[in-house]
Amino acid sequence: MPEQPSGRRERKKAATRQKIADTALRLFLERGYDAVGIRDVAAEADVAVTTVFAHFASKEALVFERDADFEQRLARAVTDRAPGESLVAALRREIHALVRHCLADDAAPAWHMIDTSPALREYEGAMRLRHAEALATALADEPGPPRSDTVRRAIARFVVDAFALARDADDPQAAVDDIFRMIEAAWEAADTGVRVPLSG
Amino acid sequence: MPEQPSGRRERKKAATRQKIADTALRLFLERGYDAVGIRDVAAEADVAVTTVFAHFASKEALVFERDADFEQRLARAVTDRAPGESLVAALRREIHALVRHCLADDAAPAWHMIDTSPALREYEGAMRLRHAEALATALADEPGPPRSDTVRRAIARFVVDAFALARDADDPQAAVDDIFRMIEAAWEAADTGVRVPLSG
DNA sequence: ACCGTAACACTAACCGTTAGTTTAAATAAA
DNA sequence: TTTATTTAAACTAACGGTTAGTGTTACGGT
Repeated sequence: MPEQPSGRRERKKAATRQKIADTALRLFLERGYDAVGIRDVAAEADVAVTTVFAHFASKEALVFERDADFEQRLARAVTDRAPGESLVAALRREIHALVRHCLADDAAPAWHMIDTSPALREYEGAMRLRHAEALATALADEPGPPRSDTVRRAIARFVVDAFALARDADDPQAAVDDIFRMIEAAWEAADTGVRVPLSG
Repeated sequence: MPEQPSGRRERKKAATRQKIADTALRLFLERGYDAVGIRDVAAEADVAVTTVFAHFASKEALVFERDADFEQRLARAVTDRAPGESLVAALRREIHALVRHCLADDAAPAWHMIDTSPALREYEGAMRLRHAEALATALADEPGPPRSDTVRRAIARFVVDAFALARDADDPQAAVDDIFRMIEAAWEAADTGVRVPLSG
């Protein structure tokens, strides 16, 4: 049981993983996602095909290596927000930041690739659903009137929807504001006239 | 150019398609989705593997054969509603009906299979996104204050989210009502204080 | 120095999916 | 009817992502 995981093994493993991810992204951007096979990636990174899948669950996962913290960022935007800030405001701020981040010049080519590949879009959608579930869980610890599980999961979905739609919009930042105006109204409406769930 | 496509060819083709779909669903329910290969389906239906893919775009599509009208039902709920009925009310009624439909005794086993298979859940998610886009398009012809493309697509997503979440909830019908209370508020909030898009 | 184990290589396959080609039946044209 | 055109479907072979099985090596704790 390595208390301090600072061994040579871990470093080599991390290096291998990094090399695979970098090589994959480079090849994908150079030749196109569909034109590059896993066997190509493995050969170029000088590892075995099985090693690629030892580090990444699927070909698509290679693309989203860099945005692995999306889920944590959403949850922390809720839990670590300033005392005065409202829940919805904190989420809007975070979505603004995330949209800005993936529209930055260095990330833009990768996102263009994602947008033009059906396989990657589908994978991203499934990813966002998982993120929404994590956000819904984080919402459970919120103060205020108790909200049902359904309401929390709905709000969480709306938030990730906002991210997806804003990326497509002509004016992404304005789109975030438009959608969050709706989310705020939805969040407030969830309070009024709701029966609290019978059990719990 | 056959004006009346009532030839023997079309009938045989439809019969083959039906036989494949029926056989596939039966095998999937009997042995489990992952335990049945396309080659099994083809053999049992007494057709070639290529014939299966001539009728269905993917293995997952075999499962959703019966719910192919989901997209049209959403769009028609909007366009064909009674003159007095509000947009949101019409959508809520349709989602209620759709949830009830897929919770009926004969459809329940298939939906349980979908819920327990990651591949099928992912496919369904991508499907619903397409349906949301279609609904957003149908929303463009609505009377009332002009709403931006972003607002329409957001509402459309919220609606299909309602369907997905209600299916998971303990009390599906109540969940639909809870979420639509939020959607209604969101829809109304989209009017207030919005700048109309600059072009158009 | 020793041994357990984690990381990786290699082979060979499985499965969904597609391309290319061919057969045969239904329909249209002669 | 006979011929020609169309088209559903068969067959063969492969491609590409993914996994199982099996070693081999090098690190790390003792």
